[in-house]
Amino acid sequence: MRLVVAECAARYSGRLDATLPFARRLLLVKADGSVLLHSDGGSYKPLNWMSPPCSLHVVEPDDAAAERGVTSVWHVQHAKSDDRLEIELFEVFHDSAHELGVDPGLVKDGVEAHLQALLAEQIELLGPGHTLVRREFPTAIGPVDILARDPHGSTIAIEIKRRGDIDGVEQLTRYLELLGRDPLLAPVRGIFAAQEIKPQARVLAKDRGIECLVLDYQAMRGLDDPSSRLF
Amino acid sequence: MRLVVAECAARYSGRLDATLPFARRLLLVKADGSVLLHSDGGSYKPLNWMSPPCSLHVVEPDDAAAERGVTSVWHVQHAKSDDRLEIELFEVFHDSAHELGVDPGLVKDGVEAHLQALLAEQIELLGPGHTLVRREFPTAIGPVDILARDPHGSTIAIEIKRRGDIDGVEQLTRYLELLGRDPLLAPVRGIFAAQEIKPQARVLAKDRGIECLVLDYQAMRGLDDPSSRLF
DNA sequence: TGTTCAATGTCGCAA
DNA sequence: TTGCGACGTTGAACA
Repeated sequence: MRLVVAECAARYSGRLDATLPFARRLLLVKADGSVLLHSDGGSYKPLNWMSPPCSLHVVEPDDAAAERGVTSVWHVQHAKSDDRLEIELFEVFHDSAHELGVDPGLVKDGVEAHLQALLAEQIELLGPGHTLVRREFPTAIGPVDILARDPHGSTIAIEIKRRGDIDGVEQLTRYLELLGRDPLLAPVRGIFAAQEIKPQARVLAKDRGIECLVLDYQAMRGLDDPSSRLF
Repeated sequence: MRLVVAECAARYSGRLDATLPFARRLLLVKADGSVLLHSDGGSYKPLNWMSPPCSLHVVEPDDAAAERGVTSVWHVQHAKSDDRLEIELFEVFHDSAHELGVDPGLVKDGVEAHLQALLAEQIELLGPGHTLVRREFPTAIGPVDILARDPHGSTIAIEIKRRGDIDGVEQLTRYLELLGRDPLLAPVRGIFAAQEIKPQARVLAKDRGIECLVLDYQAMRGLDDPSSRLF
């Protein structure tokens, strides 16, 4: 990610044509080449932008532009459409680059949170004698949905999804690897719980020794005791 | 505008609940106090954000959080709703502030409206003897861009787009169906006019008996008589 | 100020 | 890939 604060002017041509007059702004270039032009107000929507996939080419200004004080011109071209964004840079006040790596992404709660609350209440769905340790058990790479113990006292980490896909198994695998290093918890078994588990996810889970549990949301809601819940 | 690059985790609570696991991200604080959390990919939409009006309070982490490596906690509270965003900062890699001033804002050119005005003036582009009935001819499902008559007196409905896509053909088709039911207008032919017409749109238009007309914006502007126009 | 409607909408899921 | 619907939609025009 590259951050540039500079005086600039821009022109977008694509689904519509628009111009952005000279002003001081933030130019944000993401790793995928996408560009965002932000002012110091408004909402999260940039004044102007180019979505990926696109390419950024920096060129020297022509004489007329240089005469006007342009120090650099950015051509941002969308890869699939003929959308293009042209940015003229004047004085540059800041320019820095940062390695961020891939982002695990936003986790929306909603039904998933509800499923988590219900399973925490009805932990005996795992089998008789199981006990809840806690929900949202914190780890360095994020909270584990549910931590529990089986009748023998062994630790169980549970990942809950509305739709059980391979991603969820991968996520649980990472948690299990981390938790398994903790001598207070090890050994840790994993349970992948979802309303629906995709065949691929089931195969992967089995391969990693992770148990699958299909949750019946309607039935769990039927058993729900609202008085024991916090929300 | 303040730019912070840091490892962070966040939790949003408001119209929905969502968590953002630990990762390195850009935190952007605008002059109005609004906060944007951006990863190094995706589109212009932040992973998480708080829109103005809102307030940002930076607090020290509690002992448990400090134990996990949290160095600072940001509480971002919306002024009018009970939306809140809580961000835990771990290691900070960059932190800078910049004065940007107010932005003049984006100016949209509105080429489509201009194309419509030009074609209404230069209705003979459809062929000799064509006459304009009116622009923005009202129907129950919205105004038709241009209604005209051919030399034989038959009605023509014209849909104008800058870039002619399937959507535009569909839109014109709906107008044609509606207008065709009006005994004062029927039969109604359709013309799909655009600076550029996508192959798919062209195929669909032909299939529906709709004529395609490619507009040369530069040439039309060259023929433009400003004295006869309303804007 | 509230309400309706378009958007360079974006995003996510199903077919 | 394509189509459809929801969105923490956002943003502007209009009553």
